[in-house]
Amino acid sequence: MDFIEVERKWQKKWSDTRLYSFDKSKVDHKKYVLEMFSYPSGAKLHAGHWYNYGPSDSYARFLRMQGYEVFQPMGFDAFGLPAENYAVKTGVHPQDSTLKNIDTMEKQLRAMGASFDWDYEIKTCMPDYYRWTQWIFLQLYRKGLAYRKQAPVNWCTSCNTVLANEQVVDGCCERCGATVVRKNLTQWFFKITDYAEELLQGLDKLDWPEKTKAMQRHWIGKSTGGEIRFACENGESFSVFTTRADTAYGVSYVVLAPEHPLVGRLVTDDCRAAVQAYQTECAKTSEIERLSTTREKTGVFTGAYCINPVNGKRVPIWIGDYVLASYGTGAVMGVPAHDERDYDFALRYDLPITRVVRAADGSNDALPYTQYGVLVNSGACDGMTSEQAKTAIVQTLAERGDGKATTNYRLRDWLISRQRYWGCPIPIVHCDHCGEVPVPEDQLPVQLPYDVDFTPDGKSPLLKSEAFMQTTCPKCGRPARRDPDTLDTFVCSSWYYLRYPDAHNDKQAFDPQWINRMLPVDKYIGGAEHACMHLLYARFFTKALRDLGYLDFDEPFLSLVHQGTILGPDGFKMSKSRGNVISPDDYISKHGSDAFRMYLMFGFSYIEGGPWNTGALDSIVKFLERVERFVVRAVKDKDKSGSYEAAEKELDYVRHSTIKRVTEDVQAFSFNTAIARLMEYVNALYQYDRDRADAYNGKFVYECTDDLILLLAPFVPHIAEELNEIAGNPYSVFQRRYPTCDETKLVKDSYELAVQVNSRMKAKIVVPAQADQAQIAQIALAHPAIVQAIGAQTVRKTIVIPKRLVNLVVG
RNA sequence: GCCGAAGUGGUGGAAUUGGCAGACGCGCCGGACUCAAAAUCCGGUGAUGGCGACAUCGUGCGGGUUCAAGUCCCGCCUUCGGCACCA
Repeated sequence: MDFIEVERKWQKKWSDTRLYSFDKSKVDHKKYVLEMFSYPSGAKLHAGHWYNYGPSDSYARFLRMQGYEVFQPMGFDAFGLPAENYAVKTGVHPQDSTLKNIDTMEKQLRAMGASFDWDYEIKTCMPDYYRWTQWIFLQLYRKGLAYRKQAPVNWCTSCNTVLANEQVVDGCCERCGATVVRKNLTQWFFKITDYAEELLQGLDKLDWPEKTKAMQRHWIGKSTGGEIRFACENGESFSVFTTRADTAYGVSYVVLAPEHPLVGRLVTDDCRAAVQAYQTECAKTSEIERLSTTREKTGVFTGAYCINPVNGKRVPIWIGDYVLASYGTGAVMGVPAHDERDYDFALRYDLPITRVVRAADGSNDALPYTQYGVLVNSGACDGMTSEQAKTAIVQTLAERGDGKATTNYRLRDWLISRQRYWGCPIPIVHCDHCGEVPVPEDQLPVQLPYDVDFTPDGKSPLLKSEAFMQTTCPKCGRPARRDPDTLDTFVCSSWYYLRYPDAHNDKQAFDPQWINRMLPVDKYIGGAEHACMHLLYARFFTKALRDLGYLDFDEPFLSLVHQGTILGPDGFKMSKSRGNVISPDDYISKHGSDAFRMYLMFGFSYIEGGPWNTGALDSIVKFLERVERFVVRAVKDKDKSGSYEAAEKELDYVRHSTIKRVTEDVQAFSFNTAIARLMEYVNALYQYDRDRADAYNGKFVYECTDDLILLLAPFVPHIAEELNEIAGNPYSVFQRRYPTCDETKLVKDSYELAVQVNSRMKAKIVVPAQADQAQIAQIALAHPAIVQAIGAQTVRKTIVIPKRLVNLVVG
């Protein structure tokens, strides 16, 4: 069989007969199978794309053959920084390079033979898509979930431009090497923190990898504790957040973040110079650097003092860069006796250390002692346990207005504005008279202008396009300016799964009634690197749109699978700079996409991935040819009328156990073992053929072979379609049903089990299926090898595990 | 630094969750077919010792629990991911 030719033949037929076109009338039996869409970065598909799309397409085909109406769309996440960088370097407009890349990738995806329904294709950079991205932004804006505030960005002092984290290398600009500082800009945010608790709770009921759920939980980072208010001597006050209110009597200083608004007003004249120098230094330090554990904790004294509300003690106010303005209240209380960081800080700056907790059981409680225990040196709270004191102290403070019990989340609001060109424009107009005015929905989309100078020079590229910027205020009609920023591309990818089923709707982002029937996604497949960002943002969008009345479900992706990563042959991530990138093209043009896909499924554990190894590809080609030979032979000998019941029964057993195990394995995305089972089945067919040359039952073998074709179809779609034709079946194999296991064929009247003596393997016995434990033991004891192994010793204990083994403990 | 995952023959990887370690492949060795080679088909293949039946060892290292440990517990080592002092 010419695999290449066969591919061409069936791809044409599939396309001509619209085989994979989704039938909307069967929505009640739908399965929405979604692979994370691609970023059109390079011109060609790499091994990773194949690894994502090939096996998951096999999964979709499997569901299709089980009778589900499968919805499997494809599209492109087309806005983003790489295209813009490429443009800056080469002068090719991002739109041109992106559309060209999409074109190539689309062709390749079609050539893969995946059963995507291209009628629902999405490109996020096209106005018919981003119009609705803007619409969603406006819905969130109306609900108060989009707002502006000052936030720091990475700023290159030489290029005068904002840098993404990935463009900052060792605190310097990757382009010019100049120092990067943090600078405040007014930025748009989505208030994802409003949903922190629900995002956390919702994880419990999702069929997602535990690892991913754990990562999201950690990212959301809920901690319960209290806020304690410290009054300053200048009359102002600030609060700290703590999970250890029980240690409040041990406070010997407080530390504010260097950016804390109070610092300027608190600092005394003699400390001002040192504080300002420290603040300047901090602005140069990236957040990642600041948070490095290997750095020594530093700080400076502000000269000011405040009062610890629990005991009235006067404590010094410091600033330190290990305190982050963005977490909690931007201020912490320093309890060196019971916190390691505080302990280090106190030692370094010679601050007092007061113990207020002892181990309850008198065990070693050397300082810093960070466990819970029993309070000492804590006034009225002495003798309480940490747990009791936490509540008691917060409560007492709350009654006096000096504190409250609170829950704090690590999760921060989502910064969505980018000072970039290649993104979705923000549909807001800034009017001198009316302020922020949303663009009316009937004026969407706000088109991204093509002709824009996007060389980085300190301004948002759109700011330089007067044609874009100049507009009139939708409210008062006076001249006004558009928002010059674009949206983070994660915004575009946070709702694409909602657009797919209604991809060509030009009246709405989606028809809610229809979407509520199509969603949630039944199986979502993509890389683990999106565990926290994309997957959390998409969940947030779903919940927000639900609260806006558009959706009637809470979670977008019921079940999630992460595929592993295919590494280079050297075991490292494939990268151009390392020169270990494997291009699938050569393999595919030689052996075809089916063999390549099956190799990817067989040679790796799908969820693990691993380094590329070529050898196994040839073995898959050999296997497929072996299958073909058998099918041709079985068709030819269809009418041979021999019969040998025992051999047929045995083959039937293998046949049905294969059906059962392949089905289970595919459902678990364990493709490598599924294919191993198929190989075993083929081996069994050959063995039958060999042993039964004299009594060959042509009809029976033909039926077994037909099942083989069906079983193989999801893995090698083109070849199976051809074999289906060779076997004389009507088109298409994908309109036939996947075989189901007949459990009665799996009933055996006897089975083999292992016999151990003192846990060492000594013999194998065959026992009747209905034998009880005593009978099994009896058969085991009668076996000559067992008799010999036991010898004169006494059997002290007999362990019988039906279907597994017998262990005789002797001595 | 913390969290998570992993570590199994020459090699990719299996192992129903505590029950015959190495399924299925690759590679290698041998046989059949062939004038020959390729292809194909068949058989063998963890290590050590032994002519042999067999014995001993063996899932990163060291301990432990158990009739039984790749799997569970304790302590390490290495690799890969993720997170960044979270008050």
